[in-house]
Amino acid sequence: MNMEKANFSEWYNDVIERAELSDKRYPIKGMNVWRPYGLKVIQRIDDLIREEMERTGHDEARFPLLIPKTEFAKEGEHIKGFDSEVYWVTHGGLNKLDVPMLLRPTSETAMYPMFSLWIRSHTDLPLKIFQIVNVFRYETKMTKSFIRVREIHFFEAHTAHRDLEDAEAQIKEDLEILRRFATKLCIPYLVLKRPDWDKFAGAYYTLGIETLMPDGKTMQLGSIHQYQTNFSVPYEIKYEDEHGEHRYAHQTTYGMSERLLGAVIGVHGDEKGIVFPPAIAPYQIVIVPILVKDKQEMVMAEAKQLRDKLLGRGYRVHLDDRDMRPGAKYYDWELKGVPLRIELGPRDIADRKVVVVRRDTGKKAFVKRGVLWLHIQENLKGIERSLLKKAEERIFTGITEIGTIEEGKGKTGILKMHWCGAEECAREVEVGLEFTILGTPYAEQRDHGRCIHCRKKTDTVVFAAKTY
RNA sequence: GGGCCCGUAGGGUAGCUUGGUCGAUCCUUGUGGCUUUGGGAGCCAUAGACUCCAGUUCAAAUCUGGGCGGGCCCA
Repeated sequence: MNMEKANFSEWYNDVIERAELSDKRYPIKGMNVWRPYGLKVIQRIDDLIREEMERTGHDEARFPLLIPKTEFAKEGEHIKGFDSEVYWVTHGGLNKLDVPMLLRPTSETAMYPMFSLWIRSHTDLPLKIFQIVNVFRYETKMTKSFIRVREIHFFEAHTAHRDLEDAEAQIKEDLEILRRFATKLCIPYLVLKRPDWDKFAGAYYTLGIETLMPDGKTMQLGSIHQYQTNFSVPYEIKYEDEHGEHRYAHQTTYGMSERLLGAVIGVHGDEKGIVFPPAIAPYQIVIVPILVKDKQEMVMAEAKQLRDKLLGRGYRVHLDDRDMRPGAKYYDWELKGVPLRIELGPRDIADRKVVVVRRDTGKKAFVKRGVLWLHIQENLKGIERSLLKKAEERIFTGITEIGTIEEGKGKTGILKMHWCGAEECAREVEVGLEFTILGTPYAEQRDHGRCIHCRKKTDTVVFAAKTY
């Protein structure tokens, strides 16, 4: 397989199909079938999100798929941002519905009428709810597995707070969740505050979470929004404070999707296929028995014993007992990204050892059974560390600082530049370089310079890239 | 949303220009069997396709139009 930048797209489509993650032959565009192996991975990712939500006091809920048009229409900016990409349900059986319903493109308008009923007192706040469901967006025709789909596997956390300060603290917590979570996925990222013209429909401000794909384009992995009272006013989410005053809640949201999986595949993959970080690999270890004539039963019995011991230690293990040559199995599991492979044959059994092979480096180790547990533990950790380190190096070397638009011409990856904050100057950059302005770093930083276009003095830097 | 390209077994393809030679090529895959297993084994037998609809024509995989699906570029 070819991992060259020019062929990344081909490699990506090919690897997803061959590793049996997803099948895009379902006859509706942008709605792909999750095959069992792919579903295992996304469920692992969901589990990691649930762990983080649990840790930070969010409760899981589930809201209906259908939203009445009347609720959807309450917030003006929101509906403007989405109405060109919603699927409508207009009939119930043969009867035309008086109030059409839509398939949720995101769940603000499903949740907030209920929030309005649930929140009455300041003691009901903060309210921290999340759900992991499918949402539907009639996206641009250029769909791509996990990256641009019309049925989206979506995580969305929605919070309500007594004031802006508490809502801002929530966003800090979201960033901490992101840091822990991305470390397990071994995905480096940038958090950028979107320019005003590019924020989420209805948001006060939007933070985009960006990573860099091997073809030099950035991909948005998720977003965090500060709504202030933009939704609580139309949806009447009010509470009574300690003094008997009625106040509107301040709200935030945090959303991510199966793009996380797309990023893992793209960022870590190599010419052999996928490389899964141990935290999300459906199987962390695969055992390939070497079945030589006359010793098959003995080897299988040993292999099963080893599998059970590993399962007992909490690893996700698969014993590959298919009737194939070992070499064919090696290729298959390398394609599917299993972090560690254990080979077990008659010679190993005689020597009380096994062969352990790392997916990321391909390095083979002959490991005595006595130290096997330690070896596995250390190597799974080692894979996680080295995947993250390699990916970080690539994203940082992918950032180029430029002083003039001219300087950016022909560059790939992420461009960093000073910017005065005027939309006009940003547009000049977008048109001149055919890049998209991603936004300014969320973390405050003072960095004196001059605007790339109008040359005005400024402390603000902005990032731009070609995007997914 | 605008533009360009594409659609032949599960996957990849030949054939399409110039309609008839197609009862459709090759590789891979599936199934049954024999044999083998420390990096994609081999042999025998067998299965499987012209995206859909309409049109042109004596005749359509091949030409025309549309639908559906796919890929890429631009917004």
